[in-house]
Amino acid sequence: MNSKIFRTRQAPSPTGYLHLGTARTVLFTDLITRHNQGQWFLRIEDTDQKRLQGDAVVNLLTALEGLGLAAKEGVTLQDTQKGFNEFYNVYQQGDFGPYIQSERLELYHKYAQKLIDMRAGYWAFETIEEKEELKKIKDVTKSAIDYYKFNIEKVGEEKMYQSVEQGLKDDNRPTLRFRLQRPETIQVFDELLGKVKIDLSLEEDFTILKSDGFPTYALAHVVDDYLMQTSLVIRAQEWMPSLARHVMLFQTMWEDCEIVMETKNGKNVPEYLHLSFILGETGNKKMSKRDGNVNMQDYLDKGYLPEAVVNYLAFLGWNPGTDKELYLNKEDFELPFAQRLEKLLDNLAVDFSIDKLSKSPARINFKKLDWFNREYIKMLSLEEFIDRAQKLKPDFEIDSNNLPYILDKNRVTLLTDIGLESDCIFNYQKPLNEDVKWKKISLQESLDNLQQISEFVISKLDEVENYTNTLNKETKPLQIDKFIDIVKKWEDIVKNWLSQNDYQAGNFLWPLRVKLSGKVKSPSPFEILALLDSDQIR
RNA sequence: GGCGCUAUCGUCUAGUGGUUAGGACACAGGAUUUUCAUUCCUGCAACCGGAGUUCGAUUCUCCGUAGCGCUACCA
Repeated sequence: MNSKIFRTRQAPSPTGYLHLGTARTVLFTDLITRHNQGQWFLRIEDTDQKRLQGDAVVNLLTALEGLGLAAKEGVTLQDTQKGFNEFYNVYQQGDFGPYIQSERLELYHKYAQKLIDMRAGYWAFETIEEKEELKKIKDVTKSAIDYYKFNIEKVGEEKMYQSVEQGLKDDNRPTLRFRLQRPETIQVFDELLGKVKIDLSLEEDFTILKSDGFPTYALAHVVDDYLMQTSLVIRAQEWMPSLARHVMLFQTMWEDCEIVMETKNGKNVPEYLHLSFILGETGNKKMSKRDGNVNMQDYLDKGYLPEAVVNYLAFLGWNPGTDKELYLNKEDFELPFAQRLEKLLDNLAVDFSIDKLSKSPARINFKKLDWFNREYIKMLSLEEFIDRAQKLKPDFEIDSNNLPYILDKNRVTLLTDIGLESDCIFNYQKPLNEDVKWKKISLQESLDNLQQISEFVISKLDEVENYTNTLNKETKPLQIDKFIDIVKKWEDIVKNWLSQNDYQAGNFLWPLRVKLSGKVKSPSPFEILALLDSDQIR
């Protein structure tokens, strides 16, 4: 028994993009896997032929990779020279493939046949009308529909147990149902919820193979996760009600097979972990396309850092039980981007465990995400900040002197906000007189003060320039240090002058700042002075 | 309707059979004798209801209530 091997997986269906909730499930999967030193793989569940999209998988993998959550096994963007899927334009890697369910049809048919041979599966011939009729009866009698009995009476045993091959060719387009053995109740286990008793007396025989030959989730799940040796299934809580059915299918299907695992749910049945939902900002529904804001790529494109998104998402339904929230510090930002994300994941994984998971749904809170983003943008180097922002805003022009962007970096929430503050350097707009007025004094006084302090600043230009030149000799590539020194210099000079003359700071600094920036809300006057050439100031 | 899950500040959550029920975001106020911001400080704010067990329940049990999920040839 390989019970020591920790192996889990994520199996999204290709709906077109990476859903925020899926991203969190993948993140939790990765974290739990790291914590247990296991391996997880990515499988594509594309058994619903009604909603196939060619670019869906690439979109999914791209967004996942952007978060540092690319799978090491399964479907991949990397050219592995193996398992290329033309429809999705992706490759596969690993020993348990194929990892795309539409490529595994033969397997599903093989095991569907096994069920038929065991008399645990049978072809069902109800028409839509008949099914509706049966449901009406169910509402009245309040007992489960007996599909088995219905089909025995309608078509007889011979047709019900015809082979998979024959069944799929049958003109009546039957579906294959699993014949549920019904004990009164079955006890199943979830790693978070613990023991759950489920009453099976109202469960019905369920479809495992559709008439188009594709398996339903249940069959695909049970076949794949045994064959791929999944030891833990992590999925959303909406699956909880069908856990009993899946456990029973597992038990029946693999009863006589090599034991690859044994859990509280039985022989060859994996462990399960059902994660709570993520709620939208308003209302009590889980996040859906209708609320907007569910496409992970949109977040990345808007300028949320993957570092911030991952860190925030980790806290949606999990908490280490300590005060620690930022799992990356300033020093970590000296690492290259990819390594930094690895480090973040590793750091989180150390504290991450199933018993610290929350059972109740978590509501997304964008203000808190913003906070994480600001924190991490501040930790970014100026170069990386500009580089990453520019990738998101290709038409944003970068000046040869990068320093103005330091004004943005310290003040923006999103990467794409770049330009918000540096704008006052590049696109200076003369302020209105009324804006120059400081709230504690009159307009005239404000203008006079501005005149006075302007003259003083201009008189000091040479002194600061000399100072700058001395710095030039000493300062190395890091221009930021120089910038900070000059800001400090201006601050010293001006504040000295203010106190010598016994002037109130606000009376002079407000007009000066507004004049320099052209804006009511802006960086400090000293930062702007440090960035401008002497000529510009004059 | 049936079945299942859940329930602590506005939000994410910590926590305990006896605590001033803790932190973070948000919000409000103050300080940094320069605005917005940053930083720092302070404040505001919560155990769904009822019964039982107990000397004592937010914590344990039961019953409600509410929310959510499932009840497909979707996953």
